[in-house]
Amino acid sequence: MGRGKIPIKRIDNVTNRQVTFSKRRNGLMKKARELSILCEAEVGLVVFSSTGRLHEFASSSMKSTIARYNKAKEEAVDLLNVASEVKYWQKEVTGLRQELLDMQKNYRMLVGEELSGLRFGDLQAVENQLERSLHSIRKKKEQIYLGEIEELNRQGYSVHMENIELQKNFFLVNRENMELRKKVMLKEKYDKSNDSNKNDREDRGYVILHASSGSGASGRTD
Amino acid sequence: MGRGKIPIKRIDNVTNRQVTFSKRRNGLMKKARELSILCEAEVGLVVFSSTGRLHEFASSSMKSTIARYNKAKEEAVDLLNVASEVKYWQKEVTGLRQELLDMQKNYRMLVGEELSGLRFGDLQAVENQLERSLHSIRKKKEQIYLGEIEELNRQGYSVHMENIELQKNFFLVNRENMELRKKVMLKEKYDKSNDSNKNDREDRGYVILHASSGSGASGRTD
DNA sequence: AACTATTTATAAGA
DNA sequence: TTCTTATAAATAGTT
Repeated sequence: MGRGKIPIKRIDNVTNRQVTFSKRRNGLMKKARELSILCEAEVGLVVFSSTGRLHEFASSSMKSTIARYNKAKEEAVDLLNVASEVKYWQKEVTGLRQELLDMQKNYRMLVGEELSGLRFGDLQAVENQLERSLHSIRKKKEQIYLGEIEELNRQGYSVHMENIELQKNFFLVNRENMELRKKVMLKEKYDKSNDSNKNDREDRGYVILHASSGSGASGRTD
Repeated sequence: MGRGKIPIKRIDNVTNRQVTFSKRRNGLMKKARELSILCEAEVGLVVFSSTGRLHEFASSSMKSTIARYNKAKEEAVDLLNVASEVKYWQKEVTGLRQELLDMQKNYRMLVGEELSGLRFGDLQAVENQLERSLHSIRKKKEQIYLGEIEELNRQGYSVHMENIELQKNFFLVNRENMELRKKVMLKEKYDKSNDSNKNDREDRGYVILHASSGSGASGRTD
């Protein structure tokens, strides 16, 4: 189509070739666009000149056209899939990192390194875990500890009971004391009225009770 | 270029459109090929018909042409780079999985679940580790226990002191009681000798002391 | 880059 | 579909 027919083979003359490239490239682009419009086709055209310059036409977008092409070709290497593959692995890494951190935390707790922020309840949980592994040792020690506390409680209670008993006895004796004193006083009075010169006066120094005192052992914490 | 000129817009007639698509598609391919040959260009052409059928032309290979296109576009998502990125994340995942497995193994060993494959030396190491763990955990528990014990001791001591005070008072009152009784007896004896028909005998029921009793809280462990 | 003679592509009809 | 063909469009060679 021109002044003369040319064979379809490489054009040797450089200038000629470049001019022809420019003309035909434009024609190709135009026809590609016309095809896409006339026939509702999705067209993607990529042309690299011999000098390496890129020219392209895409009826929609080159990216999606290439994606569609790859999908059609069932080549699993399409960019979107690859991107999602990367995302998949990244998610996997994130999950594993978290899992590892949790594990390390548990481990450190179990190894007794990270106990600072723990309350008694947390300690109990860790201890339970350890209990399962180191049954015998801890159980024995625990028994000793608990036994000691129990013993103390028991002792405290018995002393408390003893206190109460003592107070009761004290009260009884004291009351008897009072009665005796009264009796003595009456006798002395009688003696004085009967025989007023004979009188033995002794200082007694008996103790005054602080009656409601012994309650120290009642307010237990357990 | 034909019997008549047609406007560049969608061809409504379906048959007409399909025929035109076929003709123009061939023409486009032919021209694409001619361009690539005549001008030594790298050409890639992708066409999807409105029915979804794929047609393509590539002067070399579509894959390499797309790769060159992506590289030229400086989209860092070129296949090789993406592939290496995927490889990177996969390596990361593998490493983390291994780390996690090791951790879990250690953990299970520590928790006493996976002791089957261990030799005596390994068991010894685990045992030592557990002992160290237990030590730090128990230390903390011990502090709590000791606090409790101390508190109990404090309370027990105060009750004990009170007990001693009560015993002292009891002793004093009791002594006074004895003296008073003695005095009463003397008086009664005197009265009896002086006036033998008048005699009041009363049963007193006073308490006999168990003198060295209240020592329960003295045998402390601290 | 414009021109134009000629080739090529293709729209419409069969 | 394919062939035909009149005609539009593309373009090789020239200016």
